[in-house]
Amino acid sequence: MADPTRARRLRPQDRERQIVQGAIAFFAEVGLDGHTRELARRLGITQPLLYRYFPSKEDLIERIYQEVYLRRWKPEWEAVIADRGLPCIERFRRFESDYQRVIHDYAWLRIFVSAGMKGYDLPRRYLGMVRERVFAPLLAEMRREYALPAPDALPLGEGEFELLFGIHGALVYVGLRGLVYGLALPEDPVATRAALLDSALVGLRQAHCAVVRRALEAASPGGGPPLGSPETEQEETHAARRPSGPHP
Amino acid sequence: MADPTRARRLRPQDRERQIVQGAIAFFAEVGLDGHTRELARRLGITQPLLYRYFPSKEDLIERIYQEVYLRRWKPEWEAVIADRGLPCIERFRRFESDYQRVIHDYAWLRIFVSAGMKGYDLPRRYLGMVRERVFAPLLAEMRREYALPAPDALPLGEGEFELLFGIHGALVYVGLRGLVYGLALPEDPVATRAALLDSALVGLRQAHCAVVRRALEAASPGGGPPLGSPETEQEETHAARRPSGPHP
DNA sequence: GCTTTTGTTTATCACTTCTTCAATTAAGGC
DNA sequence: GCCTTAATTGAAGAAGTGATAAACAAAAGC
Repeated sequence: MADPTRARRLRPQDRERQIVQGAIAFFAEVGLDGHTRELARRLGITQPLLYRYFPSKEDLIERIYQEVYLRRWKPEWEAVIADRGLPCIERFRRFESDYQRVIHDYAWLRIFVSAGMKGYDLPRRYLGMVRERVFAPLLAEMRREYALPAPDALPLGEGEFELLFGIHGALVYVGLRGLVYGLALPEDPVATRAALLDSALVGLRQAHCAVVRRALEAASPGGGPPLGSPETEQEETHAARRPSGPHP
Repeated sequence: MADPTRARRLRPQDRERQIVQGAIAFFAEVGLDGHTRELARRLGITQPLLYRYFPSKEDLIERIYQEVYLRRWKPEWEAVIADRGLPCIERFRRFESDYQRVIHDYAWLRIFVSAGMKGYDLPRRYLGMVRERVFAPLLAEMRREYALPAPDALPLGEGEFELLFGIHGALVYVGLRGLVYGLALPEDPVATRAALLDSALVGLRQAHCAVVRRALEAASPGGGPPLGSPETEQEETHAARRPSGPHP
């Protein structure tokens, strides 16, 4: 016994977990095109055994999605956004701090990217969730906190989402550089992201007000009093000054 | 004649270009694991013909690297960083404006990501180039402009690079979301990035000074006068405001 | 016209892909 | 101990992989 060439007989539940965990690590490393034979080899089992537990490779991948993405989504992320005991900036900071710690993960990032490359809609759906469940409510709260029109008066604009996605992207990029592009990771990624977040959040309120103000002016030119209590914002002058980009 | 099932006979030079361009589009779409047979089919030629022009799939991919990445690198990017006629913030803005326009490209981004996933060192080398040829000189210039110690007195720190990579990443992420993750692209990505850049650049000087100050304190605790002339900071940043277009 | 040159294809090799199914072997209940 | 149950494997199928070599066919030179 203890035939090293033969897999130990496991309870299905254990074997399944072993396969799922192994598959996560494997597909993260080689991408979702990874071959089931190689996966089986790494698990120390034969390839047909995989098909005993998952009817097809695609089913196994679907299971990975649930394990890595859906199961790791925390409802508290949505809760902290709604917490009016905190300024919006602070809510955003807390969300990103924890969210980024969750996704700063070899498997999370690489399978996400691989799925994107293969045209699977996981990344689209997942980021749609971030947008709708976190960013949209947060922008509504920011509108409120900054005395800007509510979303039902002036719908949330692309530019507002881009502000949040911009900060978000800067943080994600820390992990991408290390875990996808193969550069050296910062010594302390958490601290690196915290510093980035700090310096990005400083200008967020002002930028948000400026974006909304522009949207308002576009909607009804020349009307209304200044918004977002500009007199308390010292840097207001330049963000709004530049007449947008190369064009519309 | 005009047998639609048979490839028109081309001059080798033309055929090669056709193959390279087709391969770029093809591998961008399906990733570098794409199959040579499918590539040939899309080109309307037979698969062995590919091997007449490129000894192996890997050689073809190497050629793609040169075409998509090395050939599109602009020496002027390094030049603008050195241009002391402009404030550093403005140099950075111009670099990123143009650089991002170049890499905001289906093939550029997707092949880059695919290469990263497959563990090829193109992304590592390429971003190393950005770091050494653009970010390092820029940080040195920023040190000078902000009256901070020169890099030979205090070596450039990880945290300083992270500031630039943070802004860089926020801009790259605009393209990633659309071209890799499959979300809708912003209506005007150039304008979106310009707005992001504006709001990110506002705090850059201050953040840079803070990072360097911390590094200094870590090196020799308790010493020296405050740095970065904080009292003159605010006005100076945008004094030389963006004169016209993305570059000379 | 014919021959030479060379761009292109047909046919094929050795190997790998995902998947299936009957045979094998280990564990649990009696 | 034996018997039942089910976890695991061996063997194989149909299709697809990168790569090769010889055959074909369209231009170019004379």
